[in-house]
Amino acid sequence: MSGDQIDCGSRFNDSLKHKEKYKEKEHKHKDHKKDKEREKAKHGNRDKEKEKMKSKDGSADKYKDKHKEKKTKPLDVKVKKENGFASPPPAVKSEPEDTFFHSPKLEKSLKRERDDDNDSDFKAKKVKLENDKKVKKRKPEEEPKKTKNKRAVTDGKKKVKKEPEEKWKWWEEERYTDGSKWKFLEHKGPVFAAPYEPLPSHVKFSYDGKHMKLRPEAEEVATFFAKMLDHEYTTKDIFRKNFLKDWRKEMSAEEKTKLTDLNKCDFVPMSEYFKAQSEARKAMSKDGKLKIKEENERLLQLYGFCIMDNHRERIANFRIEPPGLFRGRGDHPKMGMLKRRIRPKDIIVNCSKDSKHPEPPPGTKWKEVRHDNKVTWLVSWTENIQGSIKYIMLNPSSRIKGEKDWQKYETARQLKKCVDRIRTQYREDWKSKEMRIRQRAVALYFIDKLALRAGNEKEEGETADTVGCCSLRVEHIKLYPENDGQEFVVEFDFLGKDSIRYYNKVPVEKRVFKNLQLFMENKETDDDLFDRLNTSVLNKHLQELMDGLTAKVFRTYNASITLQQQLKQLTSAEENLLAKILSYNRANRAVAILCNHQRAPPKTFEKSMQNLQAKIDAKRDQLVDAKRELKSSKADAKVRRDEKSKKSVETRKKAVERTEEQLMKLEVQATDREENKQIALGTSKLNYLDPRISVAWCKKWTIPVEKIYNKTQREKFAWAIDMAEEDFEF
DNA sequence: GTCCATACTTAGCATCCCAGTG
DNA sequence: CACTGGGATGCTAAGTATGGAC
Repeated sequence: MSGDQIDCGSRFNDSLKHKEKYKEKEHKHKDHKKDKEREKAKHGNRDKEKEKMKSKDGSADKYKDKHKEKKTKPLDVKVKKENGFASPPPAVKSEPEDTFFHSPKLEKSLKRERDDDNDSDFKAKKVKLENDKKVKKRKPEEEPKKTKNKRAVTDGKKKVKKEPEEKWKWWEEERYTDGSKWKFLEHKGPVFAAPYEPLPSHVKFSYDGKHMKLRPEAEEVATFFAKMLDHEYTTKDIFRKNFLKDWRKEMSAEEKTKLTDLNKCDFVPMSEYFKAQSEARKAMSKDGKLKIKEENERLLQLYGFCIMDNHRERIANFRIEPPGLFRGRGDHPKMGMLKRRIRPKDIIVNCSKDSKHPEPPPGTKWKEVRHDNKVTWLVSWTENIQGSIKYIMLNPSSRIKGEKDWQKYETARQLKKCVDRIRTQYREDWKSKEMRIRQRAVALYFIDKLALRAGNEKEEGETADTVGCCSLRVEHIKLYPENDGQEFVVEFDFLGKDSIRYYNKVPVEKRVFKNLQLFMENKETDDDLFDRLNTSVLNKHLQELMDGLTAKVFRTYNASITLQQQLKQLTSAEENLLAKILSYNRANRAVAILCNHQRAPPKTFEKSMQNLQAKIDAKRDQLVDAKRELKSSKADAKVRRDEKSKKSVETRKKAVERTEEQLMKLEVQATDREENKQIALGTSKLNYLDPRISVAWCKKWTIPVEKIYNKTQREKFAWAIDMAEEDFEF
């Protein structure tokens, strides 16, 4: 069962190819809410009858059996045969369940034991949530410092120098259990975007062939457009329309009357000017570059850190987003709109009362200063495109993010313990008398098996038309009673998060198939597939099945368990370091495929692949030469039988070995890169894979963790690197 | 249940930067 | 030593989830 997610279909290879075509397809659906209502009314009585019919068709096929024959298609295709590293692709053969699902004393390896949770950290969270009143103190020695801000600050500053050597192991300390996120918080506030600098007078803008001097407000917005001139989207109707509308808002009455047609605007001189500027920046002297670097470092030291509970912690995004033109992902109805400049009076500052409050720039005021220690953000503002709130928060290496991340994986491990029960349950629910329960059960099956996202409803016309599981519409799936020799095949084709296409053909169990047919009956293509379901209903149900369980936990769980399983299967002891790392990447890749983490093939892909191939060819030739030389040396040595020729044999043998190794290295590199062409590994590595699995794997095979995690990643996963031992089991 | 606000995680792409190469 | 490919980092959009008002 552990590997079933791997199997999910033939999604990848054709997926991106169709991206463009797919975009053209119109999603004309509208009025979903109404549709949902309508559906309900329509099917109200029918459900019960249906149930009778359906309840006969079931067979008692075991979930487990179902998944025995699975293997990864996408990787199959891509594995290179010529090089010596065609270790089998991550074909998933079924393993005895036991290997995975009973976990022998998993927790024992954790060094620290937070008093309150011997069992798991998941429970720790529970405690936190339930006993809101019982304030647990963090480490006692911290307490006094927290209260006096002066001291906290000085302490913090001392830490600046100290901390690099002795890293704070927050994971060895207790956590808050009272729902507060911190006791003391001090920071310097955000860094605002540089003010607009009007263009030099020689850079002309013209309208309808005539020069025209814009006042700075309008000119600034024009420069935003000019800077994007090379992008395809400046040619899109919606983009242009939105842009012009917002641009005109910044114009004087006079400008407004004149400038009515975007097609008559000439942004080219502006665009050229900015290109020249960026060239100039690139060509700058070393000194100049160093100056800039130093200034950046100064800003980072000043604004890039805060003091939270006695520790100096890195802030993730201390710079306020500069104004510009909004470009959403995919077919976004708001593309081209003006993203306003954020001013101090838009800013809410959050810090502790007893801290030194950040100062707004001279002559300005913050919108508000509050002291809310139930949240983790330092600064917030409301963005003008969607009206959503943006935050400045801490870096992933910080305690506050790290604890949460750790807890996320503990929840996923919790799911591991009861996933069998939950699977049995939803399979049972496929037969339910109630439509809403059947829908819930089928949706959950998709979320589990295919690692789909939950699929919250979205406001129509505000964002690109994308969906997740609960928001799938009839038009997003096709049912094939029989397809390519397989029975009950479901074809998924929809745009998910970031308008990334999800395309997959999956055989499902008969009952699921029949249910889908039922759900689709008498519906229009733009009706919701699961009209009786939404994410909050689903999550409420999940919450009852397991504490802390939500739809996304399945993604985390399935991703991590897949990595662990794949690593076990793909890593072979005899292989060298490089090959092991390739195996790791392949395991990682299996997860990325499961989670549909795609990327556009790098622009330079073909070229760089060619270069690499050329290198490989050259190395092959070199190897041939080296071997020939070795041979002749050997022959020579046989005849001469003296020390000198023996030595020469040795040297040449070494040369051959060295060359062989270099060749292998190149070939591995080529394989890895080819397989990675349109797959992004970073997202799963950073967000879905319990780092302790990777750390344990590194320890087991004595692979330096640096080969797997770069510096930033090591900082983020410091807790895992510190605590996971070789025998860690997810 | 629905709607809305809020907070926080997850996501891909653009740009930066630096190590390795010729 | 200059160049450059590609990984690291920055950026910010787009998700998930929850809780409270009605």
